Amino acid sequence: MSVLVKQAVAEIRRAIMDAAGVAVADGVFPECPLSDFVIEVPANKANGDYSSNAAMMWARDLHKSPREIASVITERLVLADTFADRCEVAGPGFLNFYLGETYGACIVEDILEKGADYGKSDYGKGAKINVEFVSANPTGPMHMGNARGGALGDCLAAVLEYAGYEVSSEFYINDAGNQIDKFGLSLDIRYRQHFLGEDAVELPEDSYHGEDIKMRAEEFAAVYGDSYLGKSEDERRKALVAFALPKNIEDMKTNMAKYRIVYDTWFHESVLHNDGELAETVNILKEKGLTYEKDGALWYRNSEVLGNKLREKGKSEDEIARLELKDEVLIRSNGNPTYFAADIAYHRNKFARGFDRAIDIWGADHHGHVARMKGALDAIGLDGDRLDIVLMQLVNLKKDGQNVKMSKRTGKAVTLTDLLEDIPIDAVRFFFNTREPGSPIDFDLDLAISQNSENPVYYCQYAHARICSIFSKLEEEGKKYEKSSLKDLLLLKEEEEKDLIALLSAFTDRITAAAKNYDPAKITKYAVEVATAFHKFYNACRVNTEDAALRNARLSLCLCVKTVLSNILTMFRITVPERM
RNA sequence: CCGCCGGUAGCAUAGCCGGAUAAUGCAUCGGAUUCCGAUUCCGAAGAUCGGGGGUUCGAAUCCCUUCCGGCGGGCCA
Repeated sequence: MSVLVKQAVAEIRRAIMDAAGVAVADGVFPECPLSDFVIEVPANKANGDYSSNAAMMWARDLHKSPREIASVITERLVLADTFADRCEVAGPGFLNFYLGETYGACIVEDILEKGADYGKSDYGKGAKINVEFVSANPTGPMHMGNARGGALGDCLAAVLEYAGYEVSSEFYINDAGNQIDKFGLSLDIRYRQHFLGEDAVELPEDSYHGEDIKMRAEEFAAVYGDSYLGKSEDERRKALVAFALPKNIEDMKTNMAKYRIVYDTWFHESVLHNDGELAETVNILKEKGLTYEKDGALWYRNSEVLGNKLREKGKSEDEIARLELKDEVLIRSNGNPTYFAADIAYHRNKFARGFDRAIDIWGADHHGHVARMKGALDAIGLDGDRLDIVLMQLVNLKKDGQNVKMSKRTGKAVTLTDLLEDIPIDAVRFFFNTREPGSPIDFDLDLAISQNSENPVYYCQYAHARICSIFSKLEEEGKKYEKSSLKDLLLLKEEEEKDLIALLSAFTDRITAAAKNYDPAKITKYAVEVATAFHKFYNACRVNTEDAALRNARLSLCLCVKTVLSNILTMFRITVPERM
């Protein structure tokens, strides 16, 4: 909360508690512990600026009806020296507080004073938090799901930073393991097909079929010719991977940069394999007796770990049995570690780097991996609850109102590269953050490409541009803006002005709510609300008046709106236009 | 079969750690605008919150049950 809002709420809370104390002293209330209550902005502004459910929460504690408690409180309420003017009992027993006129003026002053810092808070207390997102396989092009993950992850990181966390963003590059072998195999087949003809070498079902693989193989052929045809399969595949993988990774970095995502860390999975961390991690599990060998593979006792965890939570044996928990392979019988083993080592590495928390953004299709990942962290002696997984629903691509099916096998998909070329990045970044992560998104290509768009990002940008024009127009007329005194700001008392100020005062709160829920969509919604409230205000209240005091007061309010919109757009790395 | 996520107006969504008249955008219909820039604003209509039970002073929200949709249950990632 902004300092002022925090103060206003704290004052009200103290006044309520003091009144309850007096009631006890008067012998009206019995002496007993009282339940916690909330003070919040009511949905309907007719119910005051702030509302408390204290009387209802206390009904059971005091064995009295909520309305009776509420009236006892209001009779003893002392509101002098608070921002609140009066308090009314309403409905089933709400205590509704109405703030005095100076409050709004103070908010405006506060916003103008904080400027680009308005909205920031120390909610996160500087805790170090790692946000990992996209982490696409470097074996092929990125797709729409990665686009959503990118917009979500980058904006979530920004929100957390605004809320006072020390944030580090990260991309995990799966440049080792099974899929790299498959990558080498696929490249190899395309390479040989290039010289021997498509019919000469069969492309297995279980390989990457995409055009991108063909393209890389041909690039390789252009450089090395057929010189690798005679070499061993192993040597040829290694050379192909060594050639193609860095190019793919470079492409991902280019695309992310184009998408305005700049990672703090690009973490290579291969590091874990090469420096022994993976083996170390597996050894920890071994030493704890949580592994066994079967069929030549090394298994992790996942069912035991998760089963025990559930028992602690009081689940019955029946319930646990029904889950059919399974153990997991760490080291395959061919000696290669699984993705899961690498992932445990990776998260161990993250926490060893000093992060208090780690957030992973995963596609919802990975949800089955969540419990065992957290359990494994517990098992190696870290607290799995320090890892939060944000599951993101996938993107349904639409064209002409029809679903466009994406297939990894045939390699036919709309890639992130296509998307970034066709659609304004402002729109994409905003759009993918208009729904909460758990809600699926239909992405209509035609609509998005047609740019005239109903995309609300334009609505917010327009409001900002409009404010800029107001200032320049008035300046042309010789009515240059001058900072208002607190007294002049009291002139802002129209309904639309008060609504707008109240909304602007909620900014910091909205940021912390978005941070708490890991949901940047709360902020895009808020931005639209602010733009709407501004347009209403501008429609109802004339800014260009001859009354300089009123004019400057209204311009001050415009400046506040501009500040908030600009802060949001900047935070989300969306263009902040002065004209459109 | 088991599990995870979702089901709210014609469409798309918010509200979900219990609270006041269920909110917003699009679409539909009607209206407004002597300040910047009509990419604006106002109003109307539109919802048995998937169905059924339960807990409670109070349920879209919590519990149980059931139906529908998406996803997962690999020595894939």
